[in-house]
Amino acid sequence: MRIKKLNVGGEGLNRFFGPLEAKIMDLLWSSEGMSIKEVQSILNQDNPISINAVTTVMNRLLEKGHLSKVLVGTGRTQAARFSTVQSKEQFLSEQTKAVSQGLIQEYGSLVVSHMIDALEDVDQEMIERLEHKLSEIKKRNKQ
Amino acid sequence: MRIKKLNVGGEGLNRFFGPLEAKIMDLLWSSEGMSIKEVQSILNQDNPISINAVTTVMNRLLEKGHLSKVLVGTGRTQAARFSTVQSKEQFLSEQTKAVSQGLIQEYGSLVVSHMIDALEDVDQEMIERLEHKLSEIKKRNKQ
DNA sequence: CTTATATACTACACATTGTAGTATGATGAA
DNA sequence: TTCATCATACTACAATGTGTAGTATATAAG
Repeated sequence: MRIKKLNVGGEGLNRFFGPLEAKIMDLLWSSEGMSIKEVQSILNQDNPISINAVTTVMNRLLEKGHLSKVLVGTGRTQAARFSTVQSKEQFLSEQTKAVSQGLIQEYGSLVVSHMIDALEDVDQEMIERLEHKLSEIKKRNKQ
Repeated sequence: MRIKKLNVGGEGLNRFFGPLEAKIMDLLWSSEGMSIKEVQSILNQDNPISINAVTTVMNRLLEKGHLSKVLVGTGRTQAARFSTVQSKEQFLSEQTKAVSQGLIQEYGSLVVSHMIDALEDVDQEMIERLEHKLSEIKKRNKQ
């Protein structure tokens, strides 16, 4: 359930998935489970996409552990419901944690200084947590 | 000169390059320029590696703009010197900036909170810069 | 029993990276 | 002068990840 590669220039889920994978994950995160056909129907409204392309990519997401599947019925009435395994929030939290902690552990001050430059839009609660953390660190450093 | 994909689980330069690319970049960052043969000779001490493998990968790093080349002599006395285009510090700064700013802009508080959890080992100067930045932000928020 | 439908399996295209075979071009020895 | 040698380049192929599509399978409906 860990992404191996981060698309540095990507936007949103495209940081963590290929473009089709990202669209599919986003659809499934905004529903209670969908069949392959349902996913394809929705995607097809934007750009023509074959049912086979959707099937393959959804099965790959299943193999990688991002989706789960429950079979309902058989044969032509079969309508397997694919669902996400994690909430989008959990997923993003795990992935961003893996990336940001990796960078800070390895590049510490360098990454912090980049963070500082980007800190403008962080909310008040985060600022207070940062201050609290800083005072803890200062206290420890004085000892 | 921007890396497209970040290897999330990688260590050091392996975050930004393939394993052979990383070894080559690191060699060239610790020298004033080397020929293909010199690079191959050093790498070959650890693991057997063909001169052709090294040549191809060095030329790819050249195409991508990570290395530059100066021809010296011709024919069998030719010994093109490959050098890095940026210092290792510049490179790491650019790459980590691209990654951390991208994440903070998109996931703001979430990423900051992960970073707070990893903040232990940051040096005193960074802590003071962080505090200064925080007080600026608080001032602005009060207006 | 034939057909239509949902899904799976297989295959291929493209990009990235590691690897190696062959080609090129010039020098220096015969 | 010719040819072997050396540094390098060009080409090609394997493995992986992702997008796409053709064909196969299983079964319900008629």
